[in-house]
Amino acid sequence: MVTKTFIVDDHYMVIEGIRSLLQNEKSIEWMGHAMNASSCLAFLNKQLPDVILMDINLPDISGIDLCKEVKTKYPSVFIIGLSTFNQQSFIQKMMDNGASGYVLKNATQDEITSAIETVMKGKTYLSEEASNTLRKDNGAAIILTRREKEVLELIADGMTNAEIAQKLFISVTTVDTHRKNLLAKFETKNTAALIKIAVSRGYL
Amino acid sequence: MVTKTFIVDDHYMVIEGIRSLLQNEKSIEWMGHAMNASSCLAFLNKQLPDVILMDINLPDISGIDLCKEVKTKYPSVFIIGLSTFNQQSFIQKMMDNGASGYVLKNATQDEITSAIETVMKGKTYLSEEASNTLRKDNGAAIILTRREKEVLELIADGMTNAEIAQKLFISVTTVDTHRKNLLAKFETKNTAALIKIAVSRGYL
DNA sequence: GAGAAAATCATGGAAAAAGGGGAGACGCAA
DNA sequence: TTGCGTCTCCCCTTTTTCCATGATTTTCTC
Repeated sequence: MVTKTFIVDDHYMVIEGIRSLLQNEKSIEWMGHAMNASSCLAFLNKQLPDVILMDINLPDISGIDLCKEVKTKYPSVFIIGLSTFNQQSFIQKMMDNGASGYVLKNATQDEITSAIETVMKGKTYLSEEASNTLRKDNGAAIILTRREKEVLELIADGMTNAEIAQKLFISVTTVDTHRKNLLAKFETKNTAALIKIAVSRGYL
Repeated sequence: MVTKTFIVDDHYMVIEGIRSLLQNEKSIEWMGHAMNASSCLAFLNKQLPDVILMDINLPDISGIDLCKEVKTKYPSVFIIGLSTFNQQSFIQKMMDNGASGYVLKNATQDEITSAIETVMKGKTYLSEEASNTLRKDNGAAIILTRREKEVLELIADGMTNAEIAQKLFISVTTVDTHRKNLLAKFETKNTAALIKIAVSRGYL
């Protein structure tokens, strides 16, 4: 059986690289590529692949959102996330949105073909590095409240508690409380570390 | 005349993509690839290409540093920077360290071949997007000293001035001075904004 | 409608960072 | 040799953050 494969990535070289890698695989049929989310959706309107390799960083919508949309419209398609970044929050989000696998862009030919084979069986494929990352902070996903997110963003913009209080029409002490909760949730002991971790995990 | 070309990139797909793209070019001879800086240097010990396509993000040393090293040891080699990120600071540093060109990873086949041809003539090639970024004077390249980089990283790790001073065997007031200079260079007024901008521009 | 979670506000004190100065020592390059 | 940049150090003041502790109201959820 032949697996029809499609790729969405805004990097020409990556597309070409994968095409070249999969060229010799008789079990894989190359359906083509899209370089952004909208042309991907346009393509899916006409033809339906079995597997989509999907980059996380796209010019129009993020791959994470695209993944959700595609999975909603075409639940039968298997999606494999594709990214340079081995970051817990991205992988997690991608999987939450219905992806069946996650492969890094430094993957070998074997990794890609086995990823495609695995997800075609309905199983989940995570590249070793990706699953290590997921294991590391095993599900310790930090959940922020609406207010905490707002405050976090304003902190990152360089505003002081007093300025944030004014902006949100709340007391300075309240902002201080939110700030303390943020430090506690991220298990950091000061603003510098808080912002760094928040950025690296995709909260900013 | 045939241009001997070598590539350093830790992403297998990118290597494969470029190899595939350049395969049909008769004027270009593919010498091979390295996936990190040290094996690149090991290769150069034995053979010398005309052009090296060099990724900025490498596992061991940054491409920026590798560029400097290669150019010092082998001034005759032309180096073309290669990156996903269209970020002014990176491009600037790469060019400062002796690169002859800069191409983004979403480049087309034509772009790559013409980049190689251009630098072989001793000229500079910047992909359109890259040169646009350079033209924009809004992101005046922030150049950090060795010490400032160290201090910045330790700040981002959540250390206080006192802790940093102890770690670097310098006075707290000195750390404070570096910190003030960092705030001034990044034009930020507190740690939060400093870290956010530093991360987003790739200094962390 | 009860209970949980979130958002709000407060006091008071310790620690750290920010802002403003000034200044000497060193190396490197024009 | 004379700058220039870097690294080093110090003073003082104000601002801001961090920490501990406690409490009330609003909002969501079962």
